[in-house]
Amino acid sequence: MPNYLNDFLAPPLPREFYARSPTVVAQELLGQVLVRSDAEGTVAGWIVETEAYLSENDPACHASRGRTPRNAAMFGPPGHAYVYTIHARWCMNAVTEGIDSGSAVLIRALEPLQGEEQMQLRRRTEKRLDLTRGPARLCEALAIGREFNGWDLTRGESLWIAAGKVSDEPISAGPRIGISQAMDLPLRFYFTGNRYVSGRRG
DNA sequence: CTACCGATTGACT
DNA sequence: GTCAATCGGTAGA
Repeated sequence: MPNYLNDFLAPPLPREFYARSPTVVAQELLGQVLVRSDAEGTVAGWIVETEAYLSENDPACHASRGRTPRNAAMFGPPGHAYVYTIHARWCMNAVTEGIDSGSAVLIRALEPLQGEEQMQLRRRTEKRLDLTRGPARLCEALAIGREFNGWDLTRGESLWIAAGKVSDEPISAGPRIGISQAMDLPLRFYFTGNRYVSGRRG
């Protein structure tokens, strides 16, 4: 596996990166690096799976029935985090497009790059495949909770996304996982064959 | 206030 | 493969 460690010194992705359609951002986030830094050290992973949630004609999007206290971050600036709970677990998105768009990209899986010991402690398992494979698992491994809802991911503090190496990994697309509406839209993107992609078959 | 439910996960057959 | 624990958000009485 390539050595990505020096890449953490790369600046965070700029706001313009996020100020585009969620479908484009979701695909271009593949191969970037999600970084979490705190007093316990720096933990990071390579983004290998994402899902786009659209501002228009997407009943599966949390913003589709209007603004509520829960989804308010989705109507804020691009490049900020939208962190929500589902089944008593946290999941993280990056907000896309512009103010009031109500669109975002869900980070669904990472391949661990740094800080595996810290991830193991937080996840209470030593199994590498279980550390960051799934949207709630990666949030637990990176200690991402409600305090990061609305967090500016372009500041490069505590939680941000840094540029990864240019990758020519093939990308697959398919229906999003876990939704009961708009299942016909191929808005889930992942590196084909990567073992850290979520789903019951891995 | 109550009732319902979900962009999930882990345990189990 | 199946199943349910879990709990904050949301809508409605």
